[in-house]
Amino acid sequence: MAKLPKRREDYSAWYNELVKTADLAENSDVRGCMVIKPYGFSIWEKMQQELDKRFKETGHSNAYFPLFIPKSYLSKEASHVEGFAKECAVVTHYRLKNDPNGGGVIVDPDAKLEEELIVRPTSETIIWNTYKNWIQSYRDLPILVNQWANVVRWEMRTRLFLRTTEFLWQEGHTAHATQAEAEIEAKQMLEVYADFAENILALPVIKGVKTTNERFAGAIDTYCIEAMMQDGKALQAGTSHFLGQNFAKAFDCKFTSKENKIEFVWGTSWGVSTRLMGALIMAHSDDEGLVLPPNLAPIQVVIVPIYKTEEQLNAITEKVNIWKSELVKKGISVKFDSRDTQSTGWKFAEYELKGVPVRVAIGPRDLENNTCEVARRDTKEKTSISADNLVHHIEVLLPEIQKNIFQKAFDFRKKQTHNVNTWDEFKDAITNKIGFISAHWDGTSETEEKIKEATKATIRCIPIDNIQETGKCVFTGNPSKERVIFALNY
RNA sequence: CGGGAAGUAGCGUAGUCUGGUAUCGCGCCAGCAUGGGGUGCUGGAGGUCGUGGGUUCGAAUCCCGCCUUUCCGACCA
Repeated sequence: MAKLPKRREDYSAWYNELVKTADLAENSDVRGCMVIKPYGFSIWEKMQQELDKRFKETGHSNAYFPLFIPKSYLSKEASHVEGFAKECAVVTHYRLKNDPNGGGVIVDPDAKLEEELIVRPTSETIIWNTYKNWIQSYRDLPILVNQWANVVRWEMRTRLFLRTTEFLWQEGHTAHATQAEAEIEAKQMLEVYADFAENILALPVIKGVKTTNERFAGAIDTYCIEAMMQDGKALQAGTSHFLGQNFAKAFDCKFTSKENKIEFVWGTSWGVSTRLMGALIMAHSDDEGLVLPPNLAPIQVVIVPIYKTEEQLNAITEKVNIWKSELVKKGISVKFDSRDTQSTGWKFAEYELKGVPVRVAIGPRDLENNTCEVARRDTKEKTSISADNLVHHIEVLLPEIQKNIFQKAFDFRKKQTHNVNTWDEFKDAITNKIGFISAHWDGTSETEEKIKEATKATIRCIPIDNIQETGKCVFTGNPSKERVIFALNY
């Protein structure tokens, strides 16, 4: 198997190769679309499970809305259409026929759709058009719905997981009777995402609000969680939007309040996508391959036997079976890889590449001494422990690995977050350092644009729990009351 | 969508300038040895040279179109 490129030498190539060699995904024959392979998908499924559990706990139900959206719906909300029109796939016909000239199948010109359909880039429009029919009274509210779906955004430049033409995600869409309730919902889901990111993905995130420039097309406020990758670039890992009454107005979605007044419904939407796979990879993995946090690893522990004879394997298997059943009882996923088609060293390298958090090796010498060798993926430490103690050891070790992976990412982010106060310092940081820049900003889109033009850095977010401190905008010198996070981003 | 680079066996590549159907490594298959970090030796299988046209007696090689990947821009979760 080919060695991975080194992160330091070519971060981009390292990422691309890792995604493929670790069996996560590959390019398909359709431009910009990927095949998510079984191992990659099993990680995505773990993400889904954890998120879905949290959505249910916060009162949401899953539903499903169509893939196709009538073209006219998109244009009902002005800024929404502006944001998405340029990247929509459009269905114009519903039938093929044999080419009379013998060139295979062609689009049947007689099967033109009266109204063209777009493939959803997101579902606000069709959902609000549906909600309109569901809501008459304040008694019908709130509606708390989520859907797991695929969406299509016709991107010019794609990368596996980070930006693909078709991607998988969840989109929550809620409807509320009051502004306050909708705002609380949007913030609540941001908290859910942050909790998931930090505790499951082991990914430290900054919770923040987007500037006007970066806001979702159609939202009043866009909240986000931003994470730092190992190359110092920012990656938006999740967003939650307070939509105000924008979509309700666009789709005439009204209700009668307790006070017998007719009012527009307040809305939110929130989503995370398969992009999280990219975040996971780029935040933790190393030159040997994937590093998966235990809470997300499809296989948490792999046991590799070392043996020559059948008797040895039998003796090992007997021991391993006891371990396995005890570990499974504790909810730990274990794989015993006793294949004799691959060598021991090959297996070691393979499970490192795939990011399995803990590897246990047991051979004849261990059988004699009643020991086994435990290796952790995050630190590559190997220790020999008593075989009787293995189950307990792993039980303690997994959370420790989880914590360590988070801490490592946290320390890195801290080290690579630079407080700057002058434009010279800003330019120096953006060219000579990597990471986040925390700086004062005068609050105008104009300044943000100019900084972007000069440095390519954009405001990733205004942190929610920001310390209020007076200062001067790093670009214009105008007064500012808090620092914002600038960075290059994915 | 604009500019650069690339596409040869499952993967990575040589050959392209100077036209004569293809090199090497990994992987795959068989056998023997090996087995506590990608094991060694021997033998073997596997190729519409991305694709469609053109030039030529003859094209991986020269010319044109298209597709895909990649990097840089514009756009974006």
